[in-house]
Amino acid sequence: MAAPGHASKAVFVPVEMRPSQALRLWHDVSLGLVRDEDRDLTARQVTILLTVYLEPPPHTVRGLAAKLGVTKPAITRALDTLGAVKLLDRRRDDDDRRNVIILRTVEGALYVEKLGDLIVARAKDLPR
Amino acid sequence: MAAPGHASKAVFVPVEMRPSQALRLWHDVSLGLVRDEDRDLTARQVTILLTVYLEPPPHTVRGLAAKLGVTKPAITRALDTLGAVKLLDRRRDDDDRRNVIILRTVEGALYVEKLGDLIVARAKDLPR
DNA sequence: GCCTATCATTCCGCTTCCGAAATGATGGCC
DNA sequence: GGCCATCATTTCGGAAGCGGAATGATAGGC
Repeated sequence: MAAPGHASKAVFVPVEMRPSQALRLWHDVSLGLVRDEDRDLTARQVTILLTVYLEPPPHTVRGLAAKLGVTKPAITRALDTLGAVKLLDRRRDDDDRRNVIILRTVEGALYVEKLGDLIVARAKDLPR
Repeated sequence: MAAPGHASKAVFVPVEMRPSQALRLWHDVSLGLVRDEDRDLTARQVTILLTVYLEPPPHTVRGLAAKLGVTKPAITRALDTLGAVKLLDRRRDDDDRRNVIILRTVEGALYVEKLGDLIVARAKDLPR
């Protein structure tokens, strides 16, 4: 059986799914997030979080605002929230002190890792 | 099970992905949602919406509250919002008039379908 | 040194969401 | 019919998000 789960060999699998599977996956993961967290992140917050953890640094408020298509205050507020729960950190850029560099944290990395595992697990359980 | 995708002979479509792909997918879809909608749905709202469209009726406030692990007022409020944008509707249950049955709408079905297509498209574009 | 452009943040009024408690309507049992 | 259980909703005070405008800090051209 070619169930490659943790298999040591790299599994190059094209990720294909039917719309019904996609929706079921989105539902199952969203439900997991809603259920196990008191306070859940907004779509913006999760997008910012994943951007910072998936794309190469440096990340700035301005860059994120442009990417998400929202205003800079919206980014600042989201960073306030994400910073308060330690999922992200930020620091002045020493090269250009007008900039603020958004930084990853250990807690944030763990959260993102957990989310990735959750999605993978739910994807695995999808009906074919 | 005629999987109506493009893949003619893809009967077995195991949805497997690596955590990095899963996170990239979640990011890409979230970004799409953040970018193209002024007003975006909360995790609760999207979970309710998908539950109603994916799982067999009837759906009640109480049932949804239990499933999501939140209070009934939270469900009522989410239904107010989703109803205002026509993604869901609700009606008194004539058999037991204490109950409220949550109903699908044409607009909601279109929205859900669009979401499914978005996820599938983003999944297809994932790096392998 | 000034002036202006460019950062991020704070302020403003407004809307939305939250949980808990109170309310209103209905059903079921005796 | 009376009483209690069970629905969903409304109310309440508080927290958080929003866009737009104003503010403060820094950089760079001159």
